Amino acid sequence: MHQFKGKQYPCCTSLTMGVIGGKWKTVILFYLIGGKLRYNELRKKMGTVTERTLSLQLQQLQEDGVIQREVFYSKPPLKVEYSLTEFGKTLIPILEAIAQWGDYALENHSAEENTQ
Amino acid sequence: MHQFKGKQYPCCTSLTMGVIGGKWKTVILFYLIGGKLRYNELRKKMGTVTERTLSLQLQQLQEDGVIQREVFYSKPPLKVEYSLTEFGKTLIPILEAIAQWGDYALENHSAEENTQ
DNA sequence: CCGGATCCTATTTGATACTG
DNA sequence: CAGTATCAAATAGGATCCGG
Repeated sequence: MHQFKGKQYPCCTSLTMGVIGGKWKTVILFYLIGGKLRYNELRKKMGTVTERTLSLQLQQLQEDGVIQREVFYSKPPLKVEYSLTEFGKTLIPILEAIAQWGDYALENHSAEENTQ
Repeated sequence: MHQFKGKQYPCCTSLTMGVIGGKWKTVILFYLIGGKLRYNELRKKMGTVTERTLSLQLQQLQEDGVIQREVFYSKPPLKVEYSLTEFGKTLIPILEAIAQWGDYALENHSAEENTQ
């Protein structure tokens, strides 16, 4: 049994999944590989996500220390940018492997029926 | 929007997560890298998982074609073995990366407080 | 030994409206 | 622009018992 950021995990794989699991976290992280993004930029890229859900997932990613939030108070149109932390960048190989496997599965096994 | 095995995914990363996501799937898959395992062998290795949950996750992994189930009817003590399919074996690099990152996070960032 | 069936709880996600 | 609040729905996961 392992502990990370106050949560318990039965296995080192589930620890990682606790950080990147959930419906949207890998999607957010994958977009952030390309650099900083604002809240609304993320939202538009992600299409069907709701404000609340995006907000929650961003908070959790911050709590686990893989993304950071920068606020620019310059002028009334508030500006907030999200980006990977150095720690978060160590996830990039995994994220890319996950994206590649998704593509691979689509190309090679999408049409198969469950007939085995 | 992508489709795989009858389910919809907004991104190729979420497709992969749909297959390996959930609290126990990576744990199951990770143990199966080492070879075939019986239901009870898995259960013992996994400690806190309940019968129902293990059963469900195994079914879902089968439906997605990444593991296979072999039944040996030889004698009343039923014997069922689970193992990775060829398709499932393409997940091994991801699973090992996930396990390694979990270890890495434990060693390097476990003690940190959320004080950023 | 291997799970299916049933019931229940907890967590996650979504819809919608509203605010500094 | 970048969220938060509130409510409801969906999903995941657990406890327990039972049967082939």
